[in-house]
Amino acid sequence: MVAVFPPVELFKLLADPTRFAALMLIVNHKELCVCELTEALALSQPKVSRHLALLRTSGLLVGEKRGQWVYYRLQPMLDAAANAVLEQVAQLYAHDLAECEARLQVCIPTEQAPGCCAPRPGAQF
Amino acid sequence: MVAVFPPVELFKLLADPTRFAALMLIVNHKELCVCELTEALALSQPKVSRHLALLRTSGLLVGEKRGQWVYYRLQPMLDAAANAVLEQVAQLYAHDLAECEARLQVCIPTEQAPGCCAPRPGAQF
DNA sequence: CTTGTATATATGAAAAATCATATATATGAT
DNA sequence: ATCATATATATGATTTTTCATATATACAAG
Repeated sequence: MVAVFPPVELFKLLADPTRFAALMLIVNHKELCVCELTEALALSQPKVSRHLALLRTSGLLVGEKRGQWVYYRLQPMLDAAANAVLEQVAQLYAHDLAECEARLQVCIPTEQAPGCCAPRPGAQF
Repeated sequence: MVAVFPPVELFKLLADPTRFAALMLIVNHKELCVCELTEALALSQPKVSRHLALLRTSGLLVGEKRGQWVYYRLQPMLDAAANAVLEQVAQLYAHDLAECEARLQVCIPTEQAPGCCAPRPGAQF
């Protein structure tokens, strides 16, 4: 019941700046929707969507549709070795993601403010 | 005085089976010559040489010529994060390298027998 | 309810860039 | 000359990116 991820395949997925950053953000935040990732990475929506689709079809991420949004998180059955690598990498390179995290903060919904992706009744922007 | 290796560049280098195996063997054995790696990986010499050249020009390995042979080892100034990743990966995936390690054992010089790459006066094989 | 509009995400197609491999050849040491 | 290693060239394969569009959902007005 474990999704064993061959190391070279894992590194191929980590070997692109978009996928690396998206993965690190997801490891740190458990789950994020496409719209939050697009904001955090400051990249075009199709670009982010394509890389997420690759991570999903490779079996590293799973996507779950909830209402308008698709939330991506790590494959829950991921093997221990792959998990350990992702955890360590996220810790070692946390400071590389400061800008993305800052953009993400503006975007994540809180008690005070709805996130950039939240339903905004009647909003034009 | 530290060679900082951007994570995505490190993963690009790890994202190929030849380079992954060569790197793991070098991490485990401190240094190996091209001829030992060619034996251990059971691949053509130009293929191994080309990948080692890439690892060297990327700054992850250094090569030192000693007599007829070129020995490759990790860049001694490599930053702590890259070192930690390589160490952890080598441990987590050690069992994937069993076959390569077995071929390498036949090849490494000992007190009893010269390695496959050792100078063999007058030998034809 | 229906219609119109906006939003979130995905995808087909085409172009551009990158990567891996094989073959052949070159260099330099013994 | 022989051995160990490196490199050049050509080629095929894979990847990445962009653009335009498609699908599906949500919401508000009538």
